[in-house]
Amino acid sequence: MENDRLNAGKSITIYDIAAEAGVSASTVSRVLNGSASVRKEKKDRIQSIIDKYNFKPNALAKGLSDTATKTIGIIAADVRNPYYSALFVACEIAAEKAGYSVGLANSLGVKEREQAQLDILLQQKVDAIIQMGGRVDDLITDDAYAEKVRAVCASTPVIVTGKLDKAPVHRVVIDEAKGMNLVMEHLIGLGHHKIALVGGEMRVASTFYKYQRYEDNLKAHGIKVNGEYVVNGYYDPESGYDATNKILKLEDRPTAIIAINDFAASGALRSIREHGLRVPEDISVVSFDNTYIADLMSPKLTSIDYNYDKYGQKLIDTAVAVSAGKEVEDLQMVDPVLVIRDSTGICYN
Amino acid sequence: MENDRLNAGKSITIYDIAAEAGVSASTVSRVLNGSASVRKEKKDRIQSIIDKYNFKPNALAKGLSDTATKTIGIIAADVRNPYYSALFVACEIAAEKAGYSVGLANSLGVKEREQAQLDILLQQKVDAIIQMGGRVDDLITDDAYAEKVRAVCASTPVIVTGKLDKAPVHRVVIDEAKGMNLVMEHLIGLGHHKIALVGGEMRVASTFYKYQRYEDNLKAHGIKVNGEYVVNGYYDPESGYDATNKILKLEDRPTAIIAINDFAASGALRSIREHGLRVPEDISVVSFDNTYIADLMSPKLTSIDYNYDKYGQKLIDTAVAVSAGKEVEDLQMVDPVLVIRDSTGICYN
DNA sequence: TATGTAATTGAAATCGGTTTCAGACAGTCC
DNA sequence: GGACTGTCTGAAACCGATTTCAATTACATA
Repeated sequence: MENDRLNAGKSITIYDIAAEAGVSASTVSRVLNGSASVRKEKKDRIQSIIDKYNFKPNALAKGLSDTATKTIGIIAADVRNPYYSALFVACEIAAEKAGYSVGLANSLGVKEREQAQLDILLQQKVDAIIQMGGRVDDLITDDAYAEKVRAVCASTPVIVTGKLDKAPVHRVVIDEAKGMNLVMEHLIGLGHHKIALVGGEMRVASTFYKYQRYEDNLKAHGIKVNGEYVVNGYYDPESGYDATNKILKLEDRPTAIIAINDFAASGALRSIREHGLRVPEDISVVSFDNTYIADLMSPKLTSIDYNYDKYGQKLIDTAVAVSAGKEVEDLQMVDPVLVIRDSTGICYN
Repeated sequence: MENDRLNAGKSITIYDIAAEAGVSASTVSRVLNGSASVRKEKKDRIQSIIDKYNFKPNALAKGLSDTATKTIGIIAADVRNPYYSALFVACEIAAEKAGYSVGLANSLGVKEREQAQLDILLQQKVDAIIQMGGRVDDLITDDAYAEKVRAVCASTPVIVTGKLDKAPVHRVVIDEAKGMNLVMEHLIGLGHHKIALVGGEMRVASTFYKYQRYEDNLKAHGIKVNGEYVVNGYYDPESGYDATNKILKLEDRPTAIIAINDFAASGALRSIREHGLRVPEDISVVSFDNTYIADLMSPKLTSIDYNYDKYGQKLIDTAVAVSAGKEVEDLQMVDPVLVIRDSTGICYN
C-alpha cells in the first residue's frame, strides 16, 4: 500500500517487465511488436506479465526511437461548426482503422494560431498534418503563411482541404463547381430563373468558385445575371438573415435563394418567415454542407452533402500514404451530392 | 540544394545548434529554457542561431526526460454535439493560456472506445485526462469501467464532468438541480401547471437529477405529477419529435414542454407546428444546453446555459492544479443560467 | 560425433532532450 | 598573493523505448 503511494505517477517500463521475466528489454520489445521470433515458452511468459500489468509502452520513447509516431495532427478552423466536427470525426474513425491516433487544434481563423499550431504539431512529431479550413481556403494565398507551410512541408507532409498553392502540400478538396452545378440544375429544373445567392466572402476560394459556377449556369441558360441578387457576408445565421432581408426588399424578388451554408440558410428561413412568405411555396431555399442543421430546420433544407465519411477517409488515406513516402496525386477531388428535402419546390411565378 | 534533399524529414536538433554555436548541448538547453545563467554574449549568439533555424525542441524527447508533457487529453462523447464542441474549444483556449496543448478523442458512447482512448492517452503521457460525457455520466457506474479508471488514476489525474464515483477522480459538474429549478420557476412563474418533460434517458445521471427536481418543484407548488407528461427517449431531434407527438395526443394537453436538450427541443417544435399549434402562444418550450441551435430555431429557444467558457476554464484549472500535485476540491459545481428567448410565454389556459 | 544453418538472445548504441556534478574561471577581500 | 565566492560551462547519466550486431543455442544433416 505504502509502496503503491510511493510509486504513484511512476509507471511501469519495459525494463520492469524484462526484470520480472528474467530476460532483456530487447526480448520484451520483440514480444511487444512481434518484430522477431522469441522462443514460445519465453514469449508466453513475457506476454502474461505484460497482460498482468496491462503494460503499454511509453509512446514518447517509442516515437523517439522509431521514425513514426502513428499520429496525425488536424488543424480545423472551428469544430463548433458542424461541417468541421463531422469531418473531424470521420477522420478520427478512419485513422483509428489505420492504427493512427489524431489530435485536434482549432485555429479559429486566427493566422497566428494556425502558425503556432503548426509549430506545436511539428514539435510533437506527428507523421502528417491535415489542415481543414482557415488560411488554406484563401483565394489569394498569404505569402508569409505559404512560406511557413513550405517550411513545415520540409519535415512533415501537409494535407489541406483548400486551394493553397505556393506550397508543396497535398490537396483533397470538394468539387465546388460540381456542387453548384447540381444546385443550379435542380433550381432551374424546377423553373426558377430569379435565383439569389446569400452569405460567404469572395476572398474564400470555395465561395468564389461557387459564385463563378452560379454565373456560368445562369448564362448557359440564357438568364441575365442580376447583381442585386448576390449579397455576400459571412457564414453565420445573422449574415443569411441580413442578406435575405435586403433581397426580399427588392422590387423584383427572386423565387429561390442559395445560401452559402446551412447556418446562413437558417437565417434566410427566418427572414423569409418574417416577411410572411412560405418555403418552398413562395421561395425555395438551398444550401451547402448538409450538416445536421439542415435536418433540424422547418422546412428541412435541401442541401449539398459532402459525404463526410468518404471525405475523411480520403484525407487520412492520403496522410498515411504520403507519410509512408508513397506517391499520391497532388490534387484529389471529392464529389458532392444534392440531398433534396422540403425547402425547394416548383416555381409558380 | 542536394544537401537539403538529403536532409528531408531529418529535423534539426539541439546538437546541431550547439555545434554551430561552438558550445555544448547543455548550454543550448539552458538558453532554451532559461533554466540557468549563460554568459550574455554567448546566450545571444545561441539565441540568434535558434531563431535563424526557427528551432523548436522535439516534444517527445522533452517529454521523455521531463516529468511533464504539458499536454492534456480530452475524451468527449461526441464533438458533433455542439455541447461538447463548445466545451472543448473553451478548454482548448484555457489550456493554451496555461501553456498546455490539448488532444481530443471521441468515445461515441462506446465503452470499448473509452477504455482504448484512456490507454492511448496514458501511453502518450498526458499530464491529465478530462473526460466529458459518456460512461462517466451513468447514474449507476459500470464496475469494470470504474476499475479501469481507478487504474488510470494511479498514474494520471482524471477529471470528469459526470457523476462517476467509485474512482478517485476530480469532478467538475453542472448543478443540474439548480438548472431545473430555474426552468421550473420560470414556467410556473408564467402560470404553467401542466408541464411535460421530453427526451433523455433515466440511466444518465444528469437526466435523472433533472427529473427529480422536476417532481420536487411540482410538489412544492402543490401540483400533481402526471406520469403521462414524462416521455423519455434520447437526446436527438427524433426523440423530441416522437415524445412530443405522444404528449400532444393526450386529452389533457400540457401547456409547456421541457426538452432534455436543444436537439430534442427542435423535434418538439416540429411536432408542435405539425399539430397546428403555436409556440409560445399555445405551448411554451424550454430546453437545456443553450447551444447555437437554440438561436437557430424559430422561435428562438429559451434554454439553460452552462457558461461554457468558465466551465472549460474550471476544467483546465483543475487539470493543471491536480497534475501539479496541488490539493483541489474533489467536487466543483458550475452554475447554470436561464437564457430567456422567444419560446416561452404566459400561460393563458 | 562433427558441422552447418537457423533460431534466439542480450549488450550497446541511438533517438533528442534535461539535469546533476564537478571543474574552470573571474572577481572580491584581507 | 592567497583564499573565497559566485558565475559559467561541458561531460556524462538518464528518460524508455527500438534495433543492430555478434554471440549463443538448438536442430538437422552428414
